[in-house]
Amino acid sequence: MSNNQFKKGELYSFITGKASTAIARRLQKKFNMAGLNITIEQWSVLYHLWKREGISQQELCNATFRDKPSITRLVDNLEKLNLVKRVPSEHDRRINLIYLTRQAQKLQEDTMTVAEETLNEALETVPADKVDICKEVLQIVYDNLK
Amino acid sequence: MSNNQFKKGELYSFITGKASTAIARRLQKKFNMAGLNITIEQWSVLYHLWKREGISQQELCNATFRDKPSITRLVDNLEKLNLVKRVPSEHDRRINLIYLTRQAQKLQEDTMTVAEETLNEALETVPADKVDICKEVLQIVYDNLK
DNA sequence: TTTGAATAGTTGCACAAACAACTATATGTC
DNA sequence: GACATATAGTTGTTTGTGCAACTATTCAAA
Repeated sequence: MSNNQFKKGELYSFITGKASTAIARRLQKKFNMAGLNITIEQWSVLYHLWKREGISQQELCNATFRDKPSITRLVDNLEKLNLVKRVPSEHDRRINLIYLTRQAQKLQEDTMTVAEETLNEALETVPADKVDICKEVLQIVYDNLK
Repeated sequence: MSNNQFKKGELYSFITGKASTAIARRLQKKFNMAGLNITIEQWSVLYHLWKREGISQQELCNATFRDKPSITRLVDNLEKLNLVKRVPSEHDRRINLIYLTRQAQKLQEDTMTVAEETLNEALETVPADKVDICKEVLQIVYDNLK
């Protein structure tokens, strides 16, 4: 049985990710207004390093769904900003382990607060049970396609 | 009452748009495999021109949620690919009206089929009523932030 | 009718993504 | 140990995005 739930007119915003684009733009604006001088993409890398630092670039690729060149350049820029440091692994000289600087550690609390604020603004007036269903659907979509 | 539905661990994929990124990547791959040599972003512009051509770049900005420079360059590239044509408006010489070439008209059916296919793959196993709720939530998110 | 503000579009710059081609290191097999 | 293969990371190219600054045209008010 085909799952043909999308009439043509509705397909556009799903594919283009209108909602997540709007969230990202709002978050970026809030970062800028708060004087937090990082991009959303840089933040998304730091996000995983705050959970666990000293992981390899490849692990960052997996965590952030980005390819290796993207992570190379994000780490390049984060290094220029003095937020992370590449440390060659002792066991495997192919690997860089990525560590946070003290400056990056200080960013965590502020940026997380702004991120939560942004999501609360985004989800204002949406009942919690619908948010749950939405998250569930998006997770399935991701699993179906990955 | 705060709408604090997001625990920290869940905030990431919402902001980064994991699902819509996955959809866009899958669609791009399918375009490539079908020999349809356009990007998703170019397709999103053509999408609106197929609905109504002869609109201005500014109208394309509004329709696609992009800023003017982005549309300028997308139209540049679509013109290089011989898919659209800028025609200066007779009434207002500031305005370019964008028209489809015959080549672009031929692309419509194929790309729309692939797009619908992609969404059906993405939503396989998702019950229709949950998809509806998800769309509803994403629309509210967009409205809350725009 | 002139002047100032608004609008449409372009250009430059920094950042990011996707792909292909590349280097260096590690691993597994003969 | 030597060689093929896999893995980690880098670099180049094209495309797209967001912002600021710019040109050209239109419009409205004095």
